[in-house]
Amino acid sequence: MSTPDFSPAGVKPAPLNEAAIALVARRFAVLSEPMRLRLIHALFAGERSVNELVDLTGGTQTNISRHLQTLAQAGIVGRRKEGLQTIYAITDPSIGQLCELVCGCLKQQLSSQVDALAP
Amino acid sequence: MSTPDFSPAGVKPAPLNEAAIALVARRFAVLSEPMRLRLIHALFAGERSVNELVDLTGGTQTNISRHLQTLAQAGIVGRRKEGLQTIYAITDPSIGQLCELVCGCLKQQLSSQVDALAP
DNA sequence: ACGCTATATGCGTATATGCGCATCTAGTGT
DNA sequence: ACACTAGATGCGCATATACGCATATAGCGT
Repeated sequence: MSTPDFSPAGVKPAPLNEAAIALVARRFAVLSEPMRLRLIHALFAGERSVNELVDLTGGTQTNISRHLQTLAQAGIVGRRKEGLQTIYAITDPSIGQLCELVCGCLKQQLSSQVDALAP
Repeated sequence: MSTPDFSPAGVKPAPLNEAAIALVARRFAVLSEPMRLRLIHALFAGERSVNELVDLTGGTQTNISRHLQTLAQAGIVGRRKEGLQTIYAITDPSIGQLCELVCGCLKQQLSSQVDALAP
């Protein structure tokens, strides 16, 4: 019984080395900030400049810019200079599925908690 | 242009309120620790006692116990007392899909980086 | 009751990271 | 050249959290 495999029903993922774990953890960490999720959400409606994102999310320019750096480094968004502006856009299409998946299972967990409270 | 919707191709998720954002962020945060990912990975092979998980992951008892608390509070794992031992098991089946999804897109990103280095 | 084992937890420390202020850089128009 | 705007970044602060040590709790056997 040495190093068991991921997935509940024989889906055969990678053999779980340290590097892979670190990468996955990092990816989740990038998605674990509310402001970054707001940015991702805003960008799903289409590409946006930094200033537009500042307005849409209500954050400060500094903060938004830094979060966008983080998202870009993670390969989740891409940037394009256009004159004075920097336009950001989602580049990783799987992000949508990720959020869907999480939202779905959260909804399910919450509703079963509701059921537990009102049986 | 007020509060755009998630998902790139009309998948209609929740309207993105603050509470939802916080919950999703929290879920990702729970998954952003390498040791917790190792625990999840180990648990996919079947339920395990704390001591077994300590052996499998190489962590300390204190640390493993605390991470298991975190995972349990997040509803990702469940626990069952069996005599002296506490047996933990995955309860959220979507976790597997999540990790698959992340691994998949990371693999893709990495391979395109490889292509960029060796065109 | 006593000791042993398995887990959980209070406390302190080290590190990471989000945030804002001020400032820097770069492109644009006068 | 100068001023203006959009964005990025150095620095410092505040907070969160992972980790370990020691200890508490709880079930089991003698």
